[in-house]
Amino acid sequence: MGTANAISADLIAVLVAVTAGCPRVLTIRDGLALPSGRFEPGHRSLQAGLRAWVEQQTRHPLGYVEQLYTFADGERISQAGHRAISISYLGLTRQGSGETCGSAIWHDWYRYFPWEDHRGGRPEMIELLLGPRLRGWADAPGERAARHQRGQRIAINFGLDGHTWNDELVLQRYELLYEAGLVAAAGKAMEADHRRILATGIARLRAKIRYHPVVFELMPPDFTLLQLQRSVEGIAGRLIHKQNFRRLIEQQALVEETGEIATATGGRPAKLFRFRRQVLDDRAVAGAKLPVVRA
Amino acid sequence: MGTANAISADLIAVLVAVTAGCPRVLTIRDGLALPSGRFEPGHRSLQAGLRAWVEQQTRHPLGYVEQLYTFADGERISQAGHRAISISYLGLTRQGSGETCGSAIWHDWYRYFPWEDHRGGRPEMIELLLGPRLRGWADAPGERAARHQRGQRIAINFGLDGHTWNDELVLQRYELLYEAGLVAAAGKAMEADHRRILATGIARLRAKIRYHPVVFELMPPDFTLLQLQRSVEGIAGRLIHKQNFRRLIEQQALVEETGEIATATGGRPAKLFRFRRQVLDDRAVAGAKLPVVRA
DNA sequence: CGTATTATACTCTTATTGAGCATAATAGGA
DNA sequence: TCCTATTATGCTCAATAAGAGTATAATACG
Repeated sequence: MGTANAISADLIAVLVAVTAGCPRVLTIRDGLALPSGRFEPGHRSLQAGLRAWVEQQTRHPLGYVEQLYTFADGERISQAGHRAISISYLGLTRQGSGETCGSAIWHDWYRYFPWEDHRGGRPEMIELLLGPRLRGWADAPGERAARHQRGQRIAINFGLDGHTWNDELVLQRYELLYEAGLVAAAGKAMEADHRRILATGIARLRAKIRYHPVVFELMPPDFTLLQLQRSVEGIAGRLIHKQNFRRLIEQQALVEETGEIATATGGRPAKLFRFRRQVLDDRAVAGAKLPVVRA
Repeated sequence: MGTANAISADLIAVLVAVTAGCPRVLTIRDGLALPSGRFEPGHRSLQAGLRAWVEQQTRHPLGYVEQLYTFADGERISQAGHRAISISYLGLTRQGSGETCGSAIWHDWYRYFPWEDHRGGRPEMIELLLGPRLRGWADAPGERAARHQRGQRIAINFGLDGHTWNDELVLQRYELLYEAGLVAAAGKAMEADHRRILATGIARLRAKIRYHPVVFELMPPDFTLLQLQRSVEGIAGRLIHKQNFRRLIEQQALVEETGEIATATGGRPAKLFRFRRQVLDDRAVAGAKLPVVRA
């Protein structure tokens, strides 16, 4: 156990908040990196280490923290000598009043993945920019089988040729673009593997909101059902049928009325609701799914 | 970056195989520990490190590897000085002919979690042993609210008081028994956190077989539908309606007939099937769910 | 008072899923 | 040979969940 075996561990956070239906991620260095800090022997645990420095970046407590993935550098970037392990986390918080301390800035996550936002229909950039260049990449190999396989992957991941768009394949799409050498062609860049880690976080959150009531970690205490819906839509990157959304929320008793009415935002005033924290006990980790269509 | 900051990383494997519908896990030291090895700078990646020593334990290739969880020791066991990080993996393999090299032994995983096997109905030990002792633990606190909360947790996790059994709550149940000081009361023990890691692996696998065709990593090349069903049942720890199982497998085109017939095992001979490897391309990571009831 | 906008209540159709019945094909004994 | 046990396989039915649309209620604003 000399220094030859010595390694270090970095904690990297994908910290998410949603403002007015817009999902944001906390970044540093002008949006080029995710906040991260070294794990030190003084930290009680990995999560404690993460929380320790996250509180230096934002005043809000992390409502929910979940581990994403651990990897050693050199899995992509070969490097001599000292090895570093990166442990990434997904954290959910409310973007309240006092934040953006120092150089930390909240960025719309679709700035990094513009092709992931289908709320206004399929983004044009898929047909106009990515599609053609992906097809070029798919036609490159000499063997017919390899070409076909690439074509298939593209169709499935990007919902082409009769396939439907699957909003959970964020990471797979990023990997595909990476292999095709296209990640620089669209969306804002990040240092090292950070953009890939962000993709992992988005994918995880999109998958999670379907069967676990985590959206509420991102909501203010009181909210209307439309605000809730907009948050889910922002995360999923697609629109939801309003009436069905309400049906599901209500029949699962995820929320209760506060008794108050929202000051109208342009139409009939809406009832205000709050999350029934008890459901976290009730269903334990299981159940409690949100809509977000399936096919 | 003196030695003060130095940490080490261990790779721990939950290596699973299924024989005749019986799920097994590879263990060392007489079933007391999961195989694990130190991550070394020479390893190309964490997974490469894992594969490197797993091949010293079993001749079979890992068909499927998935990261489980990373934690620092001291999250449970406080320790002075040098810190170690543990990165655990779930690996699936086929238990073929040449294995159990050295001290490695395959053990039925229900030996460690006997309350998890509901294939023959709810295990008696829940009513007779765990139930009463859990209730004793639930009645201990002074405050009424705490007692109620504990009672709720027990009911939900163990499917009592009208709640249905949820086979995915393996880890939650283990944690509950741990808090109640009952893990020594039932099931075989393991060193350090290994039993908890195993619980994590079982939970992950049970969740995964529902929407991802990973069972096939555990099957021989050719198999009957009943053999496949028995494997799923073994993993899930519960029985499945046979006809519905076949319906789902077939309508999803997960398998294709080999054209051969199994030498009868007691009744009408069954067709042999093989996994359609192409579905792994087709659906990418998504879709392809197995049954295993829900409520 | 009409229009735009959002809220909320129902209805209808289609899949999916849990459960069961019925029949087919084999082995083994009476 | 026939009866029984056992597994395979095909099909129906009812209950639920999910996608999609229609209709009506409240508000603000001109």
